[in-house]
Amino acid sequence: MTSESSNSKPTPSRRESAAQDKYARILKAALELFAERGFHGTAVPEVAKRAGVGAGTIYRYFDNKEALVNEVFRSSKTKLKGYLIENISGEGGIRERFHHFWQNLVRFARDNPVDFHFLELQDHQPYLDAESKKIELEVLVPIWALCVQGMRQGDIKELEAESLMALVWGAFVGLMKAESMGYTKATNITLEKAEEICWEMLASRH
Amino acid sequence: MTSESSNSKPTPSRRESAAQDKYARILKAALELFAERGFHGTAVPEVAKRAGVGAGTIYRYFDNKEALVNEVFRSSKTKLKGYLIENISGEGGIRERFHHFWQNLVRFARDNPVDFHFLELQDHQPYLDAESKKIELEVLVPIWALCVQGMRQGDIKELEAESLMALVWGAFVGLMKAESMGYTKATNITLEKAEEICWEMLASRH
DNA sequence: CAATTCGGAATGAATATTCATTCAGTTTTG
DNA sequence: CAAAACTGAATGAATATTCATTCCGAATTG
Repeated sequence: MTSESSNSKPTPSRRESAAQDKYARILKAALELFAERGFHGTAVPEVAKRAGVGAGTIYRYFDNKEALVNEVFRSSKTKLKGYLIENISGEGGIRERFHHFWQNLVRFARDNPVDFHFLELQDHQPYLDAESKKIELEVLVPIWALCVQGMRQGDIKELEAESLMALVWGAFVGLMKAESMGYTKATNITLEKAEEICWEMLASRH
Repeated sequence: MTSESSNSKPTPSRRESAAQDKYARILKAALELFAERGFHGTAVPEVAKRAGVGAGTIYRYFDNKEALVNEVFRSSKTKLKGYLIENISGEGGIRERFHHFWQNLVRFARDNPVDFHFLELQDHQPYLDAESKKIELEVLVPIWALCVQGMRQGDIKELEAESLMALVWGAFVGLMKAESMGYTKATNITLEKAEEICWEMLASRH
């Protein structure tokens, strides 16, 4: 599409980095507003205003509003994917790997509350393009692998991996949502207990 | 739904029951569209069209679009509340009561998939009025009571009731969402296993 | 009972507003 | 100074809401 940057030229150049910056500011402003008011509830000129650019500038970087939201979505999902991949290597026992997974998830939600909110509290389906859907799946792969391996070793319950993942992920999201709605406070202690509780959802009884 | 007379008021009248019907049709159409495209993604005239009434008619029954969505929200939450209250009386063991709760939740989601989708897959906060928020809380009360009583008896883990509820509810929602996204199929078997798994989230270890 | 009148529910075209997108003019860059 | 980037007012399409008019059933009349 529109944006360039990492071309053949070895010159970053003031202009290019200013452009980089503008692109990032637009993306950030869009993320914040989409997270807060949803896709349809957010006006493009509002995004421009928050990003500190003219409305027209947005269209230099993104084809249209839908392309913008897809870029925001991919950016957040990719960030999430980065967190979830850490320390997930096949090494160590299943319980330990689950611990890493949980930690990563908590860390992502803590470090990027707006991204987390955006990703979880909306129905994205209607505007996601093919590439966005692809990334969506990629995020799930490592978790799925963990479930499947755990099952093979007999450490994890015999239930569709997809369902188990949905239960654990849903539980975490539920907790975070309850916090953002002011029903409860997700303290470190709470999250640690929640980890143990969620692990027990997966763990096969011995 | 057709019958009239039988009444208290001197004038039941064909006209009034037609109005009743229209109100219900508008509410139903609004629910369907809001569930599918969200509040901001739905145009009022579309609602009118689906309900088979003129656009102006909607404003005879609702002050504005926001009042309409609040009415839809209350209608769905009240329906949910009705399901969740069944068989929840303090009688019976905690596990049995949890079983009823789970069954009720499953039944609600099965009988009213659109309401369920509307209630869970949107961020309502921005437009909910005081009365809607009140109903939101009322729905949680019986579940909360179950958690608290279970804790007192030592059958349920010692963790903030609000957090436990959030975990269980979130897990269920996660499963349903995974199904609606085509990741898994929530068969009866899956749901039974999920019940047991979720119960174990609550149950204190012996 | 048929004919006539009447109230207000229902309508949907018209209005006012909002919003995505464009573009003519301005600023910045190299 | 030419080219590119940027701007925000202008545009037109979409949308929430209104309102002058129609329409329907029921009350009244003879």
